[in-house]
Amino acid sequence: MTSIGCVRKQADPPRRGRQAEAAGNDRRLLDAARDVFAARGEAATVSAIAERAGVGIGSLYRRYGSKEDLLRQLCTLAMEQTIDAAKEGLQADDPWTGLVSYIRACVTQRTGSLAPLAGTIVTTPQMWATARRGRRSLDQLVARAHEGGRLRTDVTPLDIAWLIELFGRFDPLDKDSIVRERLLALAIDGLSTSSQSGPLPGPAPGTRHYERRWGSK
Amino acid sequence: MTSIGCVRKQADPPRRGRQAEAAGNDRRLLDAARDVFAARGEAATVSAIAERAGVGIGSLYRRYGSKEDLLRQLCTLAMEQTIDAAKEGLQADDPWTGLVSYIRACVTQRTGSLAPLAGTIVTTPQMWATARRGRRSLDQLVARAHEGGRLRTDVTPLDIAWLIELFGRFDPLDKDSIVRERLLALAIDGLSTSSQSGPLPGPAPGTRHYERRWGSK
DNA sequence: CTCGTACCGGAGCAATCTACTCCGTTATGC
DNA sequence: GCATAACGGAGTAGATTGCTCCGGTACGAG
Repeated sequence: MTSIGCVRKQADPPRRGRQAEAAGNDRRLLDAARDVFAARGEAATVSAIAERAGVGIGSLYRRYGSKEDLLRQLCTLAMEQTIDAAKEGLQADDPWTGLVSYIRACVTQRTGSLAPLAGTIVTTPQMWATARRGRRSLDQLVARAHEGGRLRTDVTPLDIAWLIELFGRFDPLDKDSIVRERLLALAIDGLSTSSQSGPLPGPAPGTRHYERRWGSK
Repeated sequence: MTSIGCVRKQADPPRRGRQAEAAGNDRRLLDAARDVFAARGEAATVSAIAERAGVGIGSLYRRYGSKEDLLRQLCTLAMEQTIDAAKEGLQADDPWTGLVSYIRACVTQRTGSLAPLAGTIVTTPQMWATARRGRRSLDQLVARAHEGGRLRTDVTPLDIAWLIELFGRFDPLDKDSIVRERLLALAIDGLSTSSQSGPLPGPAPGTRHYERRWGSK
């Protein structure tokens, strides 16, 4: 089975022997870490991560100085993946298709699954900058989709971000969950103008709603 | 502020003095427990529950023999609320309206928020029976909605159940989150035939998908 | 007013769990 | 065959947690 939500695209130069094992371990470690953090939240333990990766605890600590270190790395990676997905989406001919492929990519990679934990780590200025970049590309993507006319006018970038985060929490250890795919298809159809049965409730949430979770502590 | 997702409808006979305090404590305890369990999952602690309820740990243990006991009680209550909501939905004139009000009620009360923890407790036969009753009334509700014609034909009761569970995981400590309302409105619009842009992916999930989480251990 | 009592809060404890260190082992590359 | 780099995981100190137990507090009957 291919790793659906694999954290790194590819090990750049394929090496041999012990070094290959090391590179492989590194990737499996990140994959496993994201799975376990997403599934167990605060209750995630390093031993569970190592076990899921099929790696000794020692190998984990040779790469990451601490549990928090690992989580920080994971968050950064997730944000970068988000940005990549947005870039790809912006290159699509059709704005709506671009937005949908962005959402699909983020959900598949479970980019949002770490958000609930983000408040528990110290955030570096670099991470803030990356987060801002991510928000900006999402804004573009949504603006373009609005111009295209197929996206409900009352949907904001924040709605999209939360949607992705919501699906990130879905059944994290059951990768090939068909249920997630079905619900996602439902939600995406709901984003389209054709389904609009009434305006979305409430005032659109402010930026504060989004940044709160990456801030403080 | 009124407790939106309050666990019990009402204290039946309003008493006075110490007994009133006891009854109030009991309700606040259940509310707090659900909030904390939903928000922290496995990492929920009894002290956090007691603190959120504004109650001493002693008072908690006078009512429930153990943490697991409390959780079991909570699950049962949630299932009963689900059944109540279904009954109400079935009484609505319009099948679609009935289904929507069921979904709204379940999401508001966060009926599904405990599902991820359900696998960690021993399930009594009574709980199984209640769960079955709940599934049956949901089946009815969905069948009626299908006949009504406004619900997408490819949506199954299980899709609805998972949808509710998904939204139960949403931002559990931020009760009046407007974001949740917006996404829910989106998802509900997606359930309607008018939005159907294509069939839902994959084979419809079997019952096994649903019962798995309430089973074993 | 006074006393019995029912309920309260939370300090403290034993047991468990967890992040992390350290070292003996393995096998690769020269 | 040797130096070395990566490995796995037992062990440890410390933090955490579920739960017990008891001294206090205020209600309400007499």
